[in-house]
Amino acid sequence: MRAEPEQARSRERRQRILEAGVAVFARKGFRDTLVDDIAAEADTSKGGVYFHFPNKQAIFLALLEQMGSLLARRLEEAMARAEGPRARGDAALLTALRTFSGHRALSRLFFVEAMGAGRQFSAAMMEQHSRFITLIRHNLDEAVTAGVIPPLDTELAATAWFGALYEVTTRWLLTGRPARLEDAYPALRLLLARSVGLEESGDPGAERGTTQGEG
Amino acid sequence: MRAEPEQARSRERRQRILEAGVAVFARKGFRDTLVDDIAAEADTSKGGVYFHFPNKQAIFLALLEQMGSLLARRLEEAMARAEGPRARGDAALLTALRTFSGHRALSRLFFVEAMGAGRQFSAAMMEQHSRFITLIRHNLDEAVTAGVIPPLDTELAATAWFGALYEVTTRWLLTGRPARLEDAYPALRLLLARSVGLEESGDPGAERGTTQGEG
Amino acid sequence: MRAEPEQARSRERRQRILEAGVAVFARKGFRDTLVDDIAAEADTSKGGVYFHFPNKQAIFLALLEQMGSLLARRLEEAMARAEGPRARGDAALLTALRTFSGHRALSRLFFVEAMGAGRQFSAAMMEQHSRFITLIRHNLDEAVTAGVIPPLDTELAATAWFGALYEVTTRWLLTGRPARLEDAYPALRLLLARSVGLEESGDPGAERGTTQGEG
Amino acid sequence: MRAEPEQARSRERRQRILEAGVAVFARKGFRDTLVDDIAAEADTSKGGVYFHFPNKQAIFLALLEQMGSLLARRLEEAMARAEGPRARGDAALLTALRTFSGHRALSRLFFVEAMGAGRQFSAAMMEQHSRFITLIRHNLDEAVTAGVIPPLDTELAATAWFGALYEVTTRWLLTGRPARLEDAYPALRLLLARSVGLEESGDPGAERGTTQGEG
DNA sequence: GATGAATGAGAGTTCATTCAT
DNA sequence: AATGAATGAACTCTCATTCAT
Repeated sequence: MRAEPEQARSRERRQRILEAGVAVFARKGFRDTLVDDIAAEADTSKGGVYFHFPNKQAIFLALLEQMGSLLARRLEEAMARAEGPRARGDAALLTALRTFSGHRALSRLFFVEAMGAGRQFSAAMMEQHSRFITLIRHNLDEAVTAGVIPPLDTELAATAWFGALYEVTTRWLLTGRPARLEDAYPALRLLLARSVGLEESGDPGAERGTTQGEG
Repeated sequence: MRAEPEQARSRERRQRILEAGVAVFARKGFRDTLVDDIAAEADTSKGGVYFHFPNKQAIFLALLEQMGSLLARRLEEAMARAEGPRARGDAALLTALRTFSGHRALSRLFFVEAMGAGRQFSAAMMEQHSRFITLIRHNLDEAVTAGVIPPLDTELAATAWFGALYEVTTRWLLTGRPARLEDAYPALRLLLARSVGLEESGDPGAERGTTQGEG
Repeated sequence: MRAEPEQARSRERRQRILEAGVAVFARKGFRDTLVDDIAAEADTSKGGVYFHFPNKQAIFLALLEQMGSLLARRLEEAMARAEGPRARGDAALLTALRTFSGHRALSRLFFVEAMGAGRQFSAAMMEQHSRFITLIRHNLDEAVTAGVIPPLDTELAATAWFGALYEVTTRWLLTGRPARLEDAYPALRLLLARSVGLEESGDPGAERGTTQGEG
Repeated sequence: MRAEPEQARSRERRQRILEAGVAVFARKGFRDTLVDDIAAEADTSKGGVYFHFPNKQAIFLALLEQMGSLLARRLEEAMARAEGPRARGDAALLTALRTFSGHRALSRLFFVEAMGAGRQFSAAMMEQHSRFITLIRHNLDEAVTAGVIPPLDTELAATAWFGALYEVTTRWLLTGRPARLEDAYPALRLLLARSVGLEESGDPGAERGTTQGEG
């Protein structure tokens, strides 16, 4: 009997706690966030939180994973719609910027809080970084194979690209510049493209989110 | 009238505490480090630590500042020896990689622990980042003025460069790759140079630490 | 819906902590009392104490207030039963002596510990003193109005009366003399009465702990 | 050789520390006063303080004793100049009020800080109280013997008198009323006199500090 | 499922006292 | 005599986690 609705309610509550987690962690940081804060923000009690998560860390980790998955999903979608390594790269960059821009609090966890929240998170974060660095690398490898760009140390390049994106996003989060993160797209695109030996080409309108062949 | 030696002893002890701080913070992270740990590592007592520093945070901040100053000093020296924007850039990059490489523990604080150690440190860290981003930017501005590279958004480029360097260094710290951080120099140099529109030129051997303009 | 019992249990525990507070504060004094001592005496944990009170001081203050209220309540009752300023004064004095006598530990806080427990308590204590000085003063004012005693500086008289009572009680607490505080009643009554120009009269027997004027 | 001047300098320094003690203890209370505070106020160092006093408590105790002795000396002088128990009593009361009034900070220690500064001081304070209560009692005994006042429980009366004086002085210290403590003299004198059965008499001018026969 | 009272192992910080110089 | 660096025992308060109801 009504097992389904029960489960649904449970999932709902769990989600509410996660959302509360984003809000509070982004506001106070991991260490300064009390489980009570999360409980209050989620309109439940401390015990309620512990029913859904084994501990505070698990909430944070779930959030990191959530952000990672969200980004990965969007990137896949965007890249699937694009043709050719260059268009895929453009699409990915723009999608990433837009995703961070649209989830500022979650991004803050991902970029600012995660790293130093404790020894335990370094590993989890490096995994997330690796996930995207690998994605970038694969695309670069394809581009090399396709002859679009000259051969190069794609692991290093991917790492550097990710770092560039990371720092630009962190700056935006902490200093508010540029006002809209997406505004960094054209210059960043040019920078990254050139760095791997790609000559300029007409830019695929950032406004439409579409991309087109690399010419 | 032996006020001097007294002061010297005091400064010495202060320094010993700072060195202990690097070691312990790098090993355990900021939050997991007990003041007692630092005291033990410095062969003194908790009270001794508190005689020289008002609190744990102050030790960390002093270390951050120390790392920033060390790096700044080295960069200035290296850049002063080089001629032309390109050579200066090469010298700076190599010097940075070598400095991090030679102060792994201190770098760990700077790169890994600092950011998430608490809201209070974000500001201090952003200041350090800004310090070097500004340095990079000035050099890029000069390069543009000198006509060495085409005009571009130097603020964004500087941020991206710093980010690239940051991520590469963080990877090295956390994964141990590349084995020697300096090994990343040639590929990173090429990447960064290209990104701002600089064409290749013979690389000044990293081993000799010399560089020269491309004419 | 058994919110009530929950609350009852909570209130009960709170009360147990207060009672433990009286015992330990009286035994060790405010500063020398550890929150752990109170917790142990109340058969709970340090955290338990902090769940019910924000800090050690709050426990002490609650106790002071409790003592003040207890005394005020008893005085009101006793005075309501008496007729005429003189009888009310007698009743109040006797009630006060008996209350202190019957709550030795609590009185110790009130008389001995409170004042020097810290700058923060001086204010709270002066308020309690004022409370009773005002009570005395009102009664004296009434007595003057009723023509029972000649006009006089009732504020000073009330202060002096309170002081006399205070010192007598403190002596009893610290030296154990007189053996029963109530034994001081007849002499103290006579002293205070005369001090404001009241001629002796037969004593209304304190429940018949009786005494009578020497006249 | 110059042993004398050495000793003089030492005594001087000791005195400076005591004066610093009065100032700081009165300002912050015993527990909240740091030995460093006293050292700073006395323009010396922590070690300097410990050269002259074995510990913090000893400074406080010395101060208490100093106040007690000062008061005792003055009372003796004033009482020696007066003739008859009544005049002696008047002289003593006025002298006490004037002494407290003229040494407000020291009085604060004596009246406010001493009692609750810790279990250790209760004894010392009770001794000081006893000293004066005994003095009062002797005078009352003489007055009884001389037939000036009717027989009464002089121990209790002395205690009550002291308490009255204590509370009046404490009020003045903490609330600033009356503006000049000496202003309480006439009313207090009348009150105390009457309390032991003394009929009014012309008041000995408080202004001259002299007193005259009891009439 | 939910609640919130209870737990208790710390953690940072303070400061009287000591002592080498 | 004096200094001020060093010591280390205490102490208050915190908070993730548990658990009876």
